[in-house]
Amino acid sequence: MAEPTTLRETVRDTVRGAGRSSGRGAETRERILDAALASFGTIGYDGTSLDDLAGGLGIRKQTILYHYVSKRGLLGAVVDRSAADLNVALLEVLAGEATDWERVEALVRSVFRVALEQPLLMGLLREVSRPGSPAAPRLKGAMGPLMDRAQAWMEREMDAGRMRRTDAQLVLISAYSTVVGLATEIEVLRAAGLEPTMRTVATRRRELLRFLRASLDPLR
Amino acid sequence: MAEPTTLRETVRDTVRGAGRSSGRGAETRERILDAALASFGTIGYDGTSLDDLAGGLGIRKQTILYHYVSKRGLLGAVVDRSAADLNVALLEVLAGEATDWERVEALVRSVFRVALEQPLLMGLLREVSRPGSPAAPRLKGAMGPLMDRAQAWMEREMDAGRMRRTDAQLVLISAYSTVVGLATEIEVLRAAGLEPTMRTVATRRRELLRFLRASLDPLR
DNA sequence: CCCTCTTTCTACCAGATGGTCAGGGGACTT
DNA sequence: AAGTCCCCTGACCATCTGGTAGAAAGAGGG
Repeated sequence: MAEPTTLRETVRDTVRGAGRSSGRGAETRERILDAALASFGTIGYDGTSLDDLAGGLGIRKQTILYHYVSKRGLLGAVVDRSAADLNVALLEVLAGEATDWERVEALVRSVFRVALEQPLLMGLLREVSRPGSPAAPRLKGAMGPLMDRAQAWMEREMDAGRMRRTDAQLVLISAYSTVVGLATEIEVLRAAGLEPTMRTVATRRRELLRFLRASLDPLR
Repeated sequence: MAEPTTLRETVRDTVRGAGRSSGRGAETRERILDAALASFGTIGYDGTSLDDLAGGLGIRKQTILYHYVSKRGLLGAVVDRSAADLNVALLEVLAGEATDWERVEALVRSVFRVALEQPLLMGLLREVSRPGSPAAPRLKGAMGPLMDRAQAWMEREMDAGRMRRTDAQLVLISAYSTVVGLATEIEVLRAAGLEPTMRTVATRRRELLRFLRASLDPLR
């Protein structure tokens, strides 16, 4: 894996992805991805039928298979694009000027913003980060580099004494699962008859930040 | 719904459940439930095939259907038994002598103990507390009464000034999703190549207790 | 010995699913 | 106008799905 030279380059590469993106069918491909994300993220991969998916889009199942070869291929494409969305959000923060603790806080806020704007994406993450999921390795491939970078950055900060020394990977995974858990929480709230409000999300965010501060801030 | 007279009675009722439990087929029924719990909790309801399930047990699919009528019926039975397990663990604490904050802490420890001993159960919870899950109402029916009781107790404590006044239901759901999120976290850890240790679980528990203390303890 | 109840099996089915194959039609090039 | 490429579709298929019908094999009681 060649390390990208600048953050901007990484953003561009991530945004484009590997698929052909020009041509008349590009819009169809995007619509398929949108619907697939919604379906995978709610009723799950196994619960999604290509026929239903196509029916909802007013196209035939064969069109989906033409663009994405197989159902697995479609899942892979959805995961890739979603991971790219997250990458963009995070890399924007990393390219910003915030430093030290401010940067951590900015990252958390950025992720929560994505979670609020695209709740479906959280559903997909939950679906994919599951024991038997066929896309688990794919997700690892798409998000892994960013995680590695974050971990490396944290360890550099620790070396410089600007962060308390702990297990960076453990903290990252903890934060990750908190965010994904948010999707579950919102669903449970809805099942309990409560319409989820900004308040629950804000509470979770505050809680996560408190945890991170307790783990990382050298002054406390 | 008739309110049970004593806690002990509730425990007994919950443990037994509604199914016939004597007879030669009882062992088979239990084995089926065990395997179904494992399968539903990992690869999910839709991902589970009755043929595979039976194959793993060395029996025919029709035997499963004989005992549990339909796939849905099987899921219902699994959810019921799992909820009963949780109920037993929690009611034991509620029948104990701990009071006030000690009781909250005992409850949390009890749930985490169950989560550690039966990780599959957490997987099932995650699977079931999902938007399209066919067993969501069932889970609500099985766990709802306990949640209501917990909520009522908390509100009584608040009235008596032994607990800080907050939205009891919100706190409960928050705690619930933290525990369920633990299942996700453990899986992600495993995917990242780290064998989950006691430490991660302990961290989560400490974190949850801190959150609860901040929300509920009137002295802080 | 027969009768009944329980448990498990074999045989079978209708429907749905993911996927293949060949073809049609539009747009752009030469 | 012919060729070529991209996009989409209808027809078809092998396989797997949950579920039904009926019978065999015991066990136990009369």
